[in-house]
Order: sequence, then C-alpha cells, then structure tokens
Amino acid sequence: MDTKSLIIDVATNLFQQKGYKGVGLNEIIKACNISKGSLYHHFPNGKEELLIACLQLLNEEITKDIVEIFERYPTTREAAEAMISKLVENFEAEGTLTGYTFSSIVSEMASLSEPVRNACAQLYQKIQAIYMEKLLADGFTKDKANAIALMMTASIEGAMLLCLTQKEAEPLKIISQLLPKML
Amino acid sequence: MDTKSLIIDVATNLFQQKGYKGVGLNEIIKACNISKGSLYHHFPNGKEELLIACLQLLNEEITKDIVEIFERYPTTREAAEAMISKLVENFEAEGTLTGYTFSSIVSEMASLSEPVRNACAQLYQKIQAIYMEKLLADGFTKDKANAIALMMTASIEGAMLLCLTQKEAEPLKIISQLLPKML
DNA sequence: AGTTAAAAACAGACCGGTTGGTATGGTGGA
DNA sequence: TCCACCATACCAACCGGTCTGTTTTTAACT
Repeated sequence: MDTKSLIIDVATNLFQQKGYKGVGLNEIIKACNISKGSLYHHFPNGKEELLIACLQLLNEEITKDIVEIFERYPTTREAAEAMISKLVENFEAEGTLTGYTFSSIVSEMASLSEPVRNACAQLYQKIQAIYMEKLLADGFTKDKANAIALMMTASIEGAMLLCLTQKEAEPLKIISQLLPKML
Repeated sequence: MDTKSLIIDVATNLFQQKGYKGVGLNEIIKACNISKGSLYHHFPNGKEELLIACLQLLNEEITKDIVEIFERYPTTREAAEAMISKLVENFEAEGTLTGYTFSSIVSEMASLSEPVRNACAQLYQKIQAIYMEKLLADGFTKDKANAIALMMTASIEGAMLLCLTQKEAEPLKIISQLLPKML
C-alpha cells in the first residue's frame, strides 16, 4: 500500500477511536512508521486536510458496505435488520464501532470547521439517500420515505452512542426490533 | 455566584461547544477571570474532575427541565412533542444545543476514561427513566415502555447530531412528527 | 468587641512535555 | 538533471499540572 493510503487508513482508525483533537500528528506518524516530512508532503495543509481525506475514505467505505447489504435484501426492513446485526456483531467482537460512525468528529468539529462539517453532512446525506431509495422501492411516498430515512439515520446513530456509553449492544438490538413499527 | 459554581458553569458551556480536548484550562480560567491556582484549589484532581462536575450539573439541569415538561403534559406523545419543540426553538435561536446534549464528550471520552463514561451513562439512564415512567403511566407494558424510551433517547440524540451537521432544525422536527407512530 | 491564628481562597510564575507546523537536505528513479 | 518522496532538526505556542506565596474569610479565645 502506498504511503498516502497508509496514512489515511491509520489516521481514520485513530480519529474514530480518540476523536480529532485526541490524536496527535506524532502518534499518527509513529503508527505509520513514517516521518513528519512525509506526512506534510502528502497533506501540505496539515491535520485538517488529512481529516477530510479520512472522512472521504470513510464515506466510500460505509456507503459501499450499506449499499451492498441493501442490494442483497428485498425490503428495507430486512436490510436494516441485517445491517444492524452486523453492527452488533462488530461491536460485540471488538468493543468499538470503528468504521461505522464518526459522531465524535461531528460533535467536535461541526462548530469549529466548515469544511469538516460539510464533509460530515455529506456522509449522513449519502447514507440517508440509500435508505430512501429502498423505501421508495418499497412503495412509500417521497415525503414518508424521507422522514423514515431520517429517523433511521438518527436512531441508529443515537443507538451507537448509547452502546458506547453503556458498553452493551442492547440499544442497537432494541432499535432493530422497533424499526419495523415505523415501516 | 461563588467561584466553584462559576467555573463549572463556564466550563460546561465550553465543553459542550468544543469538546473536552478542545478546551484548555487557560481558556477556562480566562473566561472565568480567575487564576490557575484558584481552579486547582476547587478541583485538585484537575481537568477530568472538573469535567465530571460539569456532567453532574448537566445531569441535574437536563433532568429538571425534562421532568417539568413531562409533568405538564398528560401523555408521552404530547410531552415529547413539547420537549422537542423547545429544542428546536433553542437551536433556531442560538444555533447550538448547549444544555441539552453532551454527545461530543461521550464519543471523545467513553473509551478513554471510565469515570467519565459512567457519568454519561448515568445521564442517559436518567433521561430514559423519565420517558419510561410516563410510558408506563400511558399503559404500556414494562418491556414495551423500556424499548420505546430507548428509541426516544437514541433518535433524539441522533437527530441533534444531524441538526448540528446540517445547521438546520429539520431533523428534530421530523423526528417529532414520526414519534407518535411508535406509541 | 478586639485580637489572633488557622484555614480557605486566590494569584501567578514556572515546569516538562507535546502540539501542529516549517525549513532544509538527502535519496532513488525517470 | 530533475522531481517526487521522505527524513531530520527545529520552532513557537500551548498543554495540564505544580509550586510558592499572598490575600481574604472564618472561628476561637480573652
């Protein structure tokens, strides 16, 4: 893997675990076994540029993952259940939700940096769009589909937060059980 | 107001806006017009002790606010709608949700500090308990009430995140419209 | 009530360490 | 020869935290 991709990969993980301010450049370059010069060669505008690159990678990865699941199952209900159970598995195995959430970055940076806020907004938008497409295929009206897609995004994101604080996967499981009621 | 309360008050605001790592002690003491010695007199164990004190204050304030609303309205549905519309008003007036959320602290610190994680877990628990009590009064079974209370907590918290990233109050509004469906 | 000593509250200089960021120089391949 | 790529040394600014010393409040005793 080329150096730039390596940096993005490692930094994405660290940012998700510890938040933006919680990770120093020194920590990143040590984890990558590279030098500071190398990092600033690939990201001349420094840490924030790197963060945005990470958010873009995350965007692609999360989107790809969700799209795949939503293509495999016939209805929104089944797809959502499969998606959440995958989240639960991941959480119970690793104790984190790395790769699926970026709430720490949102709440840290949304009010501090417009570019970062925008990148996060796009990511949520993309996820929501996937849900919505499936909901439309299920026969919902545009308005209904939009509202339900938003509800799904919000409740899943919120449930992730609850799982992290409680160190239990139950919140996600309960959300999964309750989702059909909205459909 | 005594110095200690002042510190907690100012720090709570700053932490909510910029996250834990995003606020330095120097920024806090400057905003309070006090000295470092004074801060460490009241919080000898430093920044983390201060944060936990802030979370406890937040706990009381949020709880008090929610309880008041839930006492004023006869059903969970009406109370929840009133509560969310208050959030919306606050967000549209000030552009922030200070005083109502602490997701930045959760996602930043949950994996780094057990005491902080615990304080956050307690806060969520308390909020959920208020919802649940009302739901039981509405006639739901214990299991149903528990599940719905969790769903409410998660979706509202998630909607706040979405509002912050989008700079719009719509997510909260839509959640409010959709909540009756679950009841 | 007046004196005094202890304790609480506060001030600010200072510490080692780390932060994000820069400047310069080397190296290998085209 | 040139340039992308990387390494190193270095910087000012800031971090959380400690230190010593001063002011202010409290309480006890005569």
